[in-house]
Amino acid sequence: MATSTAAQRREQAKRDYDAFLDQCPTRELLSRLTDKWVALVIPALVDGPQRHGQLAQRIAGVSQKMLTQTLRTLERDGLVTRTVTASVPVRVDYELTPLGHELFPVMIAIKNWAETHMDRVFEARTQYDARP
Amino acid sequence: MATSTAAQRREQAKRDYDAFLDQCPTRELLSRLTDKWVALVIPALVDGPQRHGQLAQRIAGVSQKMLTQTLRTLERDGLVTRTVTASVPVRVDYELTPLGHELFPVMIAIKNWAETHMDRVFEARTQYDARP
DNA sequence: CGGTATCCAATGAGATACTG
DNA sequence: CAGTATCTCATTGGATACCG
Repeated sequence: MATSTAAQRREQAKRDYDAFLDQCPTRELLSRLTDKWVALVIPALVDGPQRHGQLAQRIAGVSQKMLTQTLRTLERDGLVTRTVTASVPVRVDYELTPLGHELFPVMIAIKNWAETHMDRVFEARTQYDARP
Repeated sequence: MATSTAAQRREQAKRDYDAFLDQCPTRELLSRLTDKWVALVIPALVDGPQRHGQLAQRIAGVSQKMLTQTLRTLERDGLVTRTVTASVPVRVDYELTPLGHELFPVMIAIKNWAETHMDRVFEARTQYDARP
């Protein structure tokens, strides 16, 4: 029998799941992907493994709690690996998995879109707020 | 003097704004773009104007309040237009602006990613939860 | 250094009822 | 039909202090 290819399975998945539907599990995944810090954490990891402290510096303003929490969720979802090196003090590295690398283009796109179109959004807001 | 092209201005904007920085206004825009219903509303509008009721049907499970609230924010940000036709009962149509159409590819990408990779995320979660 | 635990303020978001 | 107004509850996320 013919085994389905990975591409075929992905096609199948796209038919099975539909985020427009209520109670579809992709709704929950969608809300994970749009979590506050995900669009910054994934791009921050794209150039290779990063330590917790490095990430905290790179992503200015993130609290330790939220960074850890975000990384845990990403780890559970198979997007990031967490590697502990037993030393004193302990060293922890985070790295994108292959699945995480597949998510990267989507996340960098959203980040870039915001940076690129900020001005036009500002203009629109000014006009909207100036309405009678 | 040479006027800068739109492409050049976009390049400039990408240099000026950096969502990795705290207090950068793109942080706020990023959080708007990742609001719960935006990744569903934008794709739902891509094929042309839609009435409030149509959208509510298409995006199963959204409350009227959240739909209106999301559309208002998108309108203020210049991504959607709101057109009222005075009749009885009144008719309201929402439509993507050119800026909204520019955002569409990003939003559909995230929606598609979730639908396409749901299975792999599920597997990862199962493995993670089964750990000692 | 990295992580956990606790507490608490702010926001998000649903349900319901009412208006033009 | 579309929208507003409350009311209420759950979730988010930050600050702080403590542990390995």
